[in-house]
Amino acid sequence: MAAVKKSVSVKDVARLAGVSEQTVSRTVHDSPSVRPETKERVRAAMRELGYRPNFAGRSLRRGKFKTVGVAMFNITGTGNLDRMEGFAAAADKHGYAITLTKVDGHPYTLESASSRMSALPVDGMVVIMNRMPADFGTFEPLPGMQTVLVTMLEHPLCSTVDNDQFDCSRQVVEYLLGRGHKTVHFISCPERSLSGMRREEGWRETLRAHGIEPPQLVRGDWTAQSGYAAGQALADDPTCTAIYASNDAMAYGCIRGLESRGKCVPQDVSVAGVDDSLGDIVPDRRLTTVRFDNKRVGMWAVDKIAGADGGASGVEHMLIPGVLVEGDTVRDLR
Amino acid sequence: MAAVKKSVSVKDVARLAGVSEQTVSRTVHDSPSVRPETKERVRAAMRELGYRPNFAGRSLRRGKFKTVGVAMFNITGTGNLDRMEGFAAAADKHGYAITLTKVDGHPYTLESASSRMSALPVDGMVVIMNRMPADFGTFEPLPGMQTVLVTMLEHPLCSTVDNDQFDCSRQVVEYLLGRGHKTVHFISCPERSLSGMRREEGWRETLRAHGIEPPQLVRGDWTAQSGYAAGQALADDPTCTAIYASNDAMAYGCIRGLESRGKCVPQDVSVAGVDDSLGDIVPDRRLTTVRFDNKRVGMWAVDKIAGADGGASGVEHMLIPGVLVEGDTVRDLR
DNA sequence: CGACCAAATGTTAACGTTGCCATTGTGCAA
DNA sequence: TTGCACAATGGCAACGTTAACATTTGGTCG
Repeated sequence: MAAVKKSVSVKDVARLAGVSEQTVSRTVHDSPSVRPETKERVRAAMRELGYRPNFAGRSLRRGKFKTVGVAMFNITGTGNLDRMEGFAAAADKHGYAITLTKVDGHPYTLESASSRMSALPVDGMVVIMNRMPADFGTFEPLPGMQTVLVTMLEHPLCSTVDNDQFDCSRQVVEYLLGRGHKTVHFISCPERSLSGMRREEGWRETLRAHGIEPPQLVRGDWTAQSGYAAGQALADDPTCTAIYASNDAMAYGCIRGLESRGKCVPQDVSVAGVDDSLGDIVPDRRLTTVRFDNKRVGMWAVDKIAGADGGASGVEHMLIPGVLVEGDTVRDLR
Repeated sequence: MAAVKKSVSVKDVARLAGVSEQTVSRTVHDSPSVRPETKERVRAAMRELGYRPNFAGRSLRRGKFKTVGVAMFNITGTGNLDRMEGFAAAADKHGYAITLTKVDGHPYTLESASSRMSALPVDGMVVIMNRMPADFGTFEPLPGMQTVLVTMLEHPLCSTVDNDQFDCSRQVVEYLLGRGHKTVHFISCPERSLSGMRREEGWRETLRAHGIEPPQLVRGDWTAQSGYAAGQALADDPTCTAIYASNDAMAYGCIRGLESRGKCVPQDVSVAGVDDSLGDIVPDRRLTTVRFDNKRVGMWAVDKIAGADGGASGVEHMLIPGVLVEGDTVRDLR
């Protein structure tokens, strides 16, 4: 056995099988215009030589990579794993692959994500935005590179997709009002969070739409500790029968804070969260919360790019609603 | 302004700048043998035309993709996000990109991951194993495709890397014994989990190494509920002063179970977990646990491939130790 | 029996980049 | 002035694949 050749090409297979390179190519693509016995001979040669099609040659010829790039400023972040599941699932469906890139967030601009991607073998790109990039208003996607942003903000030149943060608050508030509560108190989050602010708007506007003036909110910082403090603070307020916390950690913290002041959940006070991030971690509660469909968000983004497949497709904006999950932390007062 | 050309190549830039294609290429790579003013002229032409180097042409010429493929049977899974952070960080360091692929787990074989990758533009691949593939013993990596498995099992032909599950149990048990506890009770996990079984071995063997016969273990199922039940069961055992749970959800459940039987943690019973997965979710406890360095696991895997960079590198096996994080759930009896 | 058609296969060229070698220009020592 | 070294640039070919067109073969029909 001679030394292993660097790489096996169609030429080698063609020679061994005694056919032309074109016939090998046709066999690879299972073209109907190759006789079955010829195909078999070619396949045998491919097996013997260990032939694998070369991606670079193929892409060069086709001018397509069948790959979607994903640019992230932070890999770690709630929901990113589910989003990736969505990316991968949609890519799979279209025969695409996903190329993942971490973008340095200094400066935090769409331009830096875009230029990072420009030299990679991708047909389109998805950018996961965690906060407001400095050039959001002025950014122009690379020509020929379909760009989808994962954000709730609408962009004039790029399609966008994200969870519907406003609607999730609407669902929670209406659910609580529907259970007979006269108002809904709110534990919010730091003001720099885009999605958190949107949740706050949803809470406020839904209450107003029902003719209720929103009570004073309690500002938290996403942690259970801040929820704990908020729960203690709200425990003595007789008008407070229902609390909506801007994430599950604060909601759970709030429950424990209420309990530390002798209040029972849900007998005395009802509590709901957003996130569905508690999972199996808490043994004694099934929190009423909103489950976001991050997988669908990811799928939508990749579908938009891989589905268009060359044919230009217009700019679209999509908000994916979450689903309210009933637990045992809300009391029905009716 | 004429219609946009499909794609701008060195040829177009060369024509506009009035130089040869080769000089354009040299400018792209910032070769010292091009006069500064020529470079500037070429760069101006590139800017004007919006030139971006074509990845396919480049890879075809070079025979390298500068990309590492990551094959996952399940995208969702504890620690995967941190691992990806590690993949991306190491890839970045070497100027590589990451291509992510979800592999259908039917059948659950390394072969299916390998063949999925074979047509993608990657120089090497990482497979994240969640359980035992059917062909683990017989699998041979593709020739020329360096393959790294993320698993605690050692493979004769592929390098492997994972968290050191045995060592984490050793750390916890010795920490508890060092605090004066006479023995350590254990809440285990379903028997099909490789890593869980290894944790169990670590617990058992470390106790024996200290001349202690391991007490009867309580089998859990990873959920806080099972930990809760285990806590209640162990509450009446007077010999039980320290409990080690195979993950944090069960540890927290166990604490709540003990409390439901009137036991206080850590005054009456000490509890430790593994995972560091509780994070900010629980307001009233800082659990003593082991934090795994999944980012380092990911970095090691990609370093192994991107670092070798063509030069063949031998098969290596790496276990990355976790770090014990002291919380407030363990009492010092000394 | 020749014309014609379809099926099966072959030939050529091009995708964009860059390594290798050739060529031209420039300054300096002999 | 000639010869020579070196800097700067150009020409050519090849990487592996496949679209488009060309050719061959075998068979059918008038």
